[in-house]
Amino acid sequence: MAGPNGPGGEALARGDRGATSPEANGSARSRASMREVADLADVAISSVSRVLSGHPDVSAQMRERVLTAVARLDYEPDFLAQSLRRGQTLSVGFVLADISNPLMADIVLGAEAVLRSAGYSLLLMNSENDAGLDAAHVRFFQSRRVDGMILSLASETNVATLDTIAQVDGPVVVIDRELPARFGASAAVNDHRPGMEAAVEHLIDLGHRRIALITGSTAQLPGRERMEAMRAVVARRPEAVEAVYLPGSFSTDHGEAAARQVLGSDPRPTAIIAGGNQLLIGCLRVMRELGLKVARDVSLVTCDDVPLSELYEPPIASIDRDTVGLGRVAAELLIGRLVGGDEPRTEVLATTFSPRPSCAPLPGH
Amino acid sequence: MAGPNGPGGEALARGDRGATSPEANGSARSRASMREVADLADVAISSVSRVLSGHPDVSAQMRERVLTAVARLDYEPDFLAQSLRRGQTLSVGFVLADISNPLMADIVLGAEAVLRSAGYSLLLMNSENDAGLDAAHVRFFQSRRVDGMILSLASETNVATLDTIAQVDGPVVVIDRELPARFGASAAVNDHRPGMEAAVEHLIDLGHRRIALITGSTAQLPGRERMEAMRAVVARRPEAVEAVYLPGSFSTDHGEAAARQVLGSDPRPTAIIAGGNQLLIGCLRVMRELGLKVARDVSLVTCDDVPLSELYEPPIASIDRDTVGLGRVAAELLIGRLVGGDEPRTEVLATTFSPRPSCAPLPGH
DNA sequence: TGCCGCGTCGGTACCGTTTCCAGTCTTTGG
DNA sequence: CCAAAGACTGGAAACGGTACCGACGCGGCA
Repeated sequence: MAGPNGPGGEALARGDRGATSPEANGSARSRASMREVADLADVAISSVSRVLSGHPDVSAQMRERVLTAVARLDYEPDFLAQSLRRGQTLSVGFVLADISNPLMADIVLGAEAVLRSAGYSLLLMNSENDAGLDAAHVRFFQSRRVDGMILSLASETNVATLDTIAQVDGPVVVIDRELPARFGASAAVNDHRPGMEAAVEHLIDLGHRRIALITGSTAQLPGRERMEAMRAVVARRPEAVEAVYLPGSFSTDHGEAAARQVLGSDPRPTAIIAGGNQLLIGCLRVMRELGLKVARDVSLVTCDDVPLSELYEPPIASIDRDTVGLGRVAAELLIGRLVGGDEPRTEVLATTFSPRPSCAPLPGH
Repeated sequence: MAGPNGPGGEALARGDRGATSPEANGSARSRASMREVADLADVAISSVSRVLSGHPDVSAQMRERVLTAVARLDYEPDFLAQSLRRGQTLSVGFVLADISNPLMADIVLGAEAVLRSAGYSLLLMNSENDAGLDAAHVRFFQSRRVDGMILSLASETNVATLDTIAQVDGPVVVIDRELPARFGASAAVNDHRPGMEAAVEHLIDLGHRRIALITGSTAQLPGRERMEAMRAVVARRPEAVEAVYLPGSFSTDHGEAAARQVLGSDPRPTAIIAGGNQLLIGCLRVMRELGLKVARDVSLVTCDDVPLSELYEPPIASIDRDTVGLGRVAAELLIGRLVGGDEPRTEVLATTFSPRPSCAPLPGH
């Protein structure tokens, strides 16, 4: 456990004393404190505070004097001191598994807009899909006294992470994850089933009978739910569909490995569903390497619409959701608990399937 | 000048709670303070502080007592109070123009890794390409007392932003932007010229004589430098090359608009250089809409390698740079000034051109 | 005239740490 | 044996604000 001392703490060289050094020359442009404003305006500190915080008990004359002093000194209140005293920081921490995923970026975008308009600001930490960092970041935010947290965890099952979350004392909102009720967390989740079910139905309708699902970790809701949905469809359809499931992680590496494995098997599946944009990338790399063409050789569906799926030739069918909206909803859930005193609850957003030419009918259909 | 109250200040709805409500129910286990640790261990607060900060003047017995009390109470120091007292927050603010741009995400990734390993953490704010938000975010970080800032500004020329930056008192590092020396900012920039020059030379070598450059705002270094580089090549080559420049913004919208304009002209250019991944997207949309095929109808070069350019059919030539490295260098520059007392300086990273099949030779070459 | 209430303002006790300073208790050197 | 030097420790003053509380002046009312 790294000591609380940061790097190079020795150079403090205070000096202190002197309190009100009367001959403070003008060029010593250290930032002004409320104390200095009060001195300049020749009023009490408390009056300065009252003026600045809009307290009703201030005369017009007092306001005037204080404000001119504030302007003269270019005074800006110290958020740290305010937070310490008020017990709130007006900031929320956002832990996300992978910032370089454009999906995440959209979620952040949506969340930030809502939070900012409520007067809160966002602190972001990236855990690089490392469950250990999840916990560390949560603790960090905790010691930073954020008013609440939004979490997009790398793993829902890591006990260290869960222990840490259990001790958080502000409201917590998880994104596209589910936590046992005892954590008292709100959740903004997608229902991944309808989109996935429609996609699988579509492929079966086109005549596909061997379908592979390359997806992420089952330690995360999306991974689990997508597999379940595909299983459900396969089970209820009368056609004899052979399904291959390749869960792993939401990385291009897993996409490549799984695609290589499944496309090298004999007979190989006639359709692949990639459960995320990173997986799609790995998949396409392998297909190019093997000289396989989307639609002609293998039909393809991906999760989440990104420029690559839209502009690929042929365009790639995708299971879509409103990511910006997901972030927005998460932020609203948090704000509700922060200022409205709402109870924790779960908000579910739909997913839909958009067929595109990457799904081709099989001969005879 | 926005008042000291943050945005949406009216919704404060204090209400207060009964200040120190003594009968806080047992389960409300508010976090422990150093004071409580001291009481439990029956020592002075200052001793607790000494133990926790690794001060040499502590007996083994004292350390023992304090640490067990810390463990029993699950005590964690309050970063706010520490920061207030120490005068440093161990955090740096990062203002970026657009978080949903994967390039930015990589830059953040690189910066965050370096900062974290130096004990600093990253606060991120997104200005959505709005120069007004740039300034607001910088002010926000300033009042949050961050130790330093990394800025990827929406505009280098916005006076309000520049005024604000001039008043920042910690070290500032700008990314891929240039600021007048009087700001005393460090900079991590790319030299966009070599990559762009190679690309233009390559196209000319292939026989192209009408080349369009769709790029972003000239209020940012990359936009400016790319145009200059292309102008330079066109000027020095003996071939009569007709160049069309379409600066605008780094958005898909501008990409579409510019592509539509230039591809609708007669005669249309035989090659297009898109100065960013968002511009590429707009460009490809329009080409598909018009039924034009990359390479066959129009040769294409893009700036910054993304999955789309790699996996597109045909693969799209790109002007590359090390974005993660750019972030890393920026962070190192900042750390150097923070703990090493370095002087502001500018670090330049190269760009290179990677030809790909999207650039086709013209008949007769 | 005396009292009360109201509009204002100053004083001050915090928030949770860090750090300087001044002790106390040993230990050690002369 | 006594003084000085350590080794530890407790007390208290900051850091920059917020908010409660009490004081003050003054007009209105009985």
